[in-house]
Amino acid sequence: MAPSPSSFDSSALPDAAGAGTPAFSPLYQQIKGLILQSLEAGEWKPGEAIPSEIELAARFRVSQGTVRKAIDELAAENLVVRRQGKGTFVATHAERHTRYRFLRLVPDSGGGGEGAAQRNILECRRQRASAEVARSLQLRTGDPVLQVRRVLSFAGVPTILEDLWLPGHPFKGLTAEQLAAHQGPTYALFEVEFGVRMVRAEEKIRAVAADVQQAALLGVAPGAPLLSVERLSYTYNDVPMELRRGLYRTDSHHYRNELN
Amino acid sequence: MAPSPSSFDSSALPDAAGAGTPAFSPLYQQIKGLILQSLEAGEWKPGEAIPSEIELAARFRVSQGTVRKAIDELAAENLVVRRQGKGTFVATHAERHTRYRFLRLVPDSGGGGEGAAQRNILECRRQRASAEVARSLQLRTGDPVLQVRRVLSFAGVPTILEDLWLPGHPFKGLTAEQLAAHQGPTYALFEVEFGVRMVRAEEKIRAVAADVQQAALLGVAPGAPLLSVERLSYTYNDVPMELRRGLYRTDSHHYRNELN
DNA sequence: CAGTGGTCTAGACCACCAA
DNA sequence: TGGTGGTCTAGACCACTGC
Repeated sequence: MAPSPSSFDSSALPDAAGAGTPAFSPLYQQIKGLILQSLEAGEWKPGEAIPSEIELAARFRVSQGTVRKAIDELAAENLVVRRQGKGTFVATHAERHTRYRFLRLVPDSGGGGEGAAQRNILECRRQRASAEVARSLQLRTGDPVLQVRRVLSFAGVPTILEDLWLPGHPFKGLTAEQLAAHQGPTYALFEVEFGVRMVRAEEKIRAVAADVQQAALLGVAPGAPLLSVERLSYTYNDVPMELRRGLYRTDSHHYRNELN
Repeated sequence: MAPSPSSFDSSALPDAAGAGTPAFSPLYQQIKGLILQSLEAGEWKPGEAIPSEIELAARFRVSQGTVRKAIDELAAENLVVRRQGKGTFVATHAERHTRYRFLRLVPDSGGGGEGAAQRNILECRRQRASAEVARSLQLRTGDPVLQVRRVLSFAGVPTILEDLWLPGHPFKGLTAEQLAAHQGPTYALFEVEFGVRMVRAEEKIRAVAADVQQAALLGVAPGAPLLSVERLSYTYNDVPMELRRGLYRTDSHHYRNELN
C-alpha cells in the first residue's frame, strides 16, 4: 500500500477530548471505530448485510486481515453476525434464533424458550423523570420520559411484572397499542419503529417481597418472594436508552446465568 | 512445513468415540485441544507461564499464527492469561485482580469488592450423595461426597449462607480447618491442595423465603426474601466438580450481571 | 539488549452458499 | 460458478518487560 510496509497512518482522529493521551491505537481498532460509526449512522439497517471484507479493506486501504480482526471484535460484542458463505449482517433482536436475547428467565423443566409471552399493557404514559430515573438515563430531573407498565404471562400464568422508562426524545409517539400489537421482542419494535438498537445491558438482581398490588397482578400471595431485576440497556457508545424494573415469579422458572 | 503448503495433517485423533463424524476440524482447534490436554495433565501449574508461541509452533509444527489463534480462544475462555512482553500464564483463582471470580454479589454502594469475607464453617462432613446431588455431579446415588456448610460475612454482617457438595474422590482429606484457615478464594484452595481448577459455572437463581433456621443464621426475620443461587462448577472437559447452594441477603448487596 | 506477545500484510487455499 | 467468510502460512515490524 505505502512505501514502507509498516508505516501505517495513525494520523486519524482517535481522541475527541483534548486530553493529551499518548494512546497507541492499533489500526484494526480504528477500522472498528469507523465501521461502528457507519453502524450508528444507519448506513446499514438491522438484518442487512454490511459490505464484504474485501470491499471494506479496499475502502479503508488496509488488508483484509485487518478488517477481519475489526469485524471479529464487533461480532464478539454481538453487534454483527457472521454467516459463512453469505456475508456479515447487522445484528437484530428480531429473527434471532434465541428468542429473547436479554431475558434470562427460563422454565425449570428444561426446554429453552416456550412460545412467545402474552403481553398485557397496563399503562403507557408520558411523564417527567424522577431524580433517580434521570440519573440512570443520563437526563435531567423533570425531562420527559415514557413509562410503561406491563405483565408478561407464559402459558397463561402471569410471571413478569415490569416497568419501563424510556427517554422522551427517541421514543416520541410510542403507544400502548403498538406495544400490545407487535410480534416478537419489544427490542425489535424499538429497532424498527424508533431506530434504537440495544446493544448491551447491566442488571442488578435482588430478592424482594411482593406488596399487595404486585401480588395481585402476579397472582401470588402478598409477601411472596420475587426476583427483582433492574436492567439498564445501552445503545452504541454506552448511551443508556432504557431503564427497566422487573419482578419475576420464580416458582416454576429460574434466572439462568453462565459464569466464565 | 510440508511439500504442498495447504495439505495440513488432519490425521490426528479428533474423535475418541467411534461415531463417524465427518467433522472438519480446523488446525488451530486441534492445537487448542493439544494445549488443553497439557493443561489438564498439569504440565504447567496455575500461575506458571506456558511455552512461548514460537516454542509451541515449533513443537506442533505449525505457524505461530495458528498457535496464536488457539491461545486466543483459550484466553477468551479464561483458561489462560496473556501478558504482553512477559508470556502466557495458566489462569488461577488466586492472585487475580478481580477478587472472587465467580461471586457476582456486590455492595450497593459502588465500590467493587470490599475486603475479604469472614468465613464461618458450620459443617464439613463426609456423606453419601442423594439422588439429586449425584445427578448434578454425575455420580451414583450413595457415592461418597463431602458436604460443607458455611456463612460468609461482610464487614461483620452475615450475608451468604451456602452449602457445598464435592465429589469424594478428588477432595479426599478436605477439612474444616483448611477451609477456615486459608486466605483468598476457596477455589484457589482447591487448585493448590487438590489440583482441581474450576473453569466455568452455571447458576440458577430464584427468590425464596428464609425458613427459621436460615433466618437465624443470616440474622434476618423468618420469611424474609433471599436470593437462592444454585451453582454447578466445572473443570476441564465439562466435568462437574462442585454443587453449591447459596442464600444471599440482598438488603445491602445485589447480584450484578452483564448482558451482551 | 533479547524475548514475549501484538499488529499488519500478502497470498494461497478451503468450506459454504446461492444462482 | 463466483462470491463470502474461514483457515493457514511466512515474514516484517511494533510495544512491552526485564535483565
